Amino acid sequence: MTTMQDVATRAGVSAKTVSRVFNDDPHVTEDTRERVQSAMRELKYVPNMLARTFREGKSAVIGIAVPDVADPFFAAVTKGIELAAREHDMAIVVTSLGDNPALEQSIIETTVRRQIGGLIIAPIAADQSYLARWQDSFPIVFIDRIPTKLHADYFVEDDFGGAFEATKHLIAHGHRRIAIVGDSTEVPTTKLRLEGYLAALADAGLKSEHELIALGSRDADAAAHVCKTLLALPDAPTAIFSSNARFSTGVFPALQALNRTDIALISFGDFPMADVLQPSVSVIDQNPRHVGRVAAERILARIAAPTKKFRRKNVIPVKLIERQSCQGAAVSPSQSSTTPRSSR
Amino acid sequence: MTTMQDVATRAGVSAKTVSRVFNDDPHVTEDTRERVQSAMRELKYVPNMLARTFREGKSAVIGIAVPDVADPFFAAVTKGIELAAREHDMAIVVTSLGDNPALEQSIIETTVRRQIGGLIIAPIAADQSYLARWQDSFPIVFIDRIPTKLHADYFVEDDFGGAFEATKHLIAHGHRRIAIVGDSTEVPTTKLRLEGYLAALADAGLKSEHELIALGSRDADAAAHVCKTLLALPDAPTAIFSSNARFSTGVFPALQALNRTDIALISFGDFPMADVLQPSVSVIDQNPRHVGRVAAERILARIAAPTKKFRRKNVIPVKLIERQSCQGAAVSPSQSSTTPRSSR
DNA sequence: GAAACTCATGTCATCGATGACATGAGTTTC
DNA sequence: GAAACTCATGTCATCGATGACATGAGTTTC
Repeated sequence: MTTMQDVATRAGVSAKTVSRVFNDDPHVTEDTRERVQSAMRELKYVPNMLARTFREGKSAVIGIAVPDVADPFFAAVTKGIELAAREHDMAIVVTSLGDNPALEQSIIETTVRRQIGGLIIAPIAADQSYLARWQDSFPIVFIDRIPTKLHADYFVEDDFGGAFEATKHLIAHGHRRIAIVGDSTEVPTTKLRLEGYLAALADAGLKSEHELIALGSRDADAAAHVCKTLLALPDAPTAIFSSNARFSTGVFPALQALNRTDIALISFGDFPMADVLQPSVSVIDQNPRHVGRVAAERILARIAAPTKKFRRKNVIPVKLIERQSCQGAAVSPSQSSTTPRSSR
Repeated sequence: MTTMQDVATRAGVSAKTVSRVFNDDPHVTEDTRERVQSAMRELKYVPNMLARTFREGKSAVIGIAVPDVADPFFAAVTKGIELAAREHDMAIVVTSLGDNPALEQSIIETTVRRQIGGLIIAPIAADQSYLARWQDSFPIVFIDRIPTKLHADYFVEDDFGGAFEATKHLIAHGHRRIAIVGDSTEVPTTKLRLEGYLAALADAGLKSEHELIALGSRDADAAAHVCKTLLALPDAPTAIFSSNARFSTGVFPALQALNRTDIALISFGDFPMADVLQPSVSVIDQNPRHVGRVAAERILARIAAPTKKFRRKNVIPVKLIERQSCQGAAVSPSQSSTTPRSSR
């Protein structure tokens, strides 16, 4: 690999002059500049960014830690971060945390050891105090869930408000027995979404029923199974609020397999092809790309102005996208079967 | 940030001894070792990986360059790479190339300047000769498309064979007018998939028809539009072979919007919820996670044994996943409307 | 003409960890 | 007892680029 010293030798100057030319320092004559540039071209010189970062003590990499890089939501977040980072000539280092909270710290420490310029994290554990030691070194921004035991920037979507709206939407369509399906309430986002659900019920003068609160699933398959249990109840729900898109991709197929697409469904979080399913699924859209962008912009802003004050706690509004899956419970199955349909 | 020298001062030894302790060098007494470890704990010492990488001249980062990190296929590939890399304590730097071939080189050069230990690339341009200069520095592995004007490792799926099988599948289901929808044939994968399609037609004694070869779309919306044009033909196709999952996510909604889910569809590449659509979509599955893993393993193998010989050209078999979308053309629309169906 | 200033170039220490080698004490071999 | 060996520890150069500062030639100011 060619170094500045190699270029310097060929151009008959010092390595420092090569550095000056490369970095557009004005203290170089035109003659010297051209001689050095010519040598760079001949040797196809490319700077060693590692040496540069090491010397400058500033890193041009943003670390991203999310539960799963392949999850559509987080893939979109990552894209949003990448685009913002690129505008500032920064790269992204990405890592998946998995779903075992006990591993969060060790995985994160593997990432931060690589001298990142900032960290964007969607946490999975209940305690982020281990990150306190790094806060002097680089900005840290939380997404998806707020930090626990750590004072840091965050951008989270309106879990409570979105769940409230989703449940109100179902109620407005005539549903009175509404189940909620999703993660354990130990997951902070699920807890807030449950609260929004309960608040909407209360607001409508409806009582919450214990057996309709079907939380605690770990994955899409478990959520599918929970659906089957719910629909087997003597007084089964007519509607399901799925508290997470990941579970929705289990709930929907389960309803379909049971030939129960008459059950209304609304998903917290959009997912691929939700608009093409039959019925197309109404969702509370989180706009993950935007989440990624604002998180990255905060990192960049803190790097650019270390002492400036920024609002730390940011709740991003979510948006109801109404599709077909929440039609009123008042419409009976036999009535809708007369609707013209193209055949398979 | 605490350095080894800080630890050394506290433990009353040299920085070199701290390094020995940290790296489990046996040439340290137990007494010294414990003294140093104690100092490390007290100072919460974390090594500067940048310094280490710089000194060692070996990087613990694999660069990944794909068209779009948010594309489900490439998100899954990335996951496969990440998991393999992590087993060797390597991180991943990820970048999206976009869809403008003219930008490939400059984007890649931004990535390789960061001293990566290897590069895995799904190229978008027609010429990768610009990467030749890097091949002495780190291993390069191509995925999805083979390299052009560069001799390098690649792992690509069986484009020809998969397309052949998809088209044969449609023919076996009675289809005689089969359209192919997708990218331009300037895209190498599309060219091979077209060849597979044409070979299957020829094998069945069918002539290919110019107006059924509907290639040249740039995105899902364009593919959707092409579908509409195809179905407006006097002698419209009864089946569509979508040459790319990305386009399938445009083709399917278009067919649905036209109430033409009677048109058979098979997609080269699976996509989220394809199995839950109505009709569920038959696909040629590429197993992206596996692609990512084998690519990463090649990088790791070349790092571990630089002079060892490995097969450079690797074509990964693909697999037909048969779902509902390719039912026979012999079943007339009016006949299948009597099939019992649950109502929306 | 001397002092002050400007400009272009170069020297050298630095970033933090580690490889190459030196060093001295203690032990073993002859 | 001298030479060879082993072990534990330390010194110092190195990785490649750049900040801090020095230096000398030329120009400007008084």
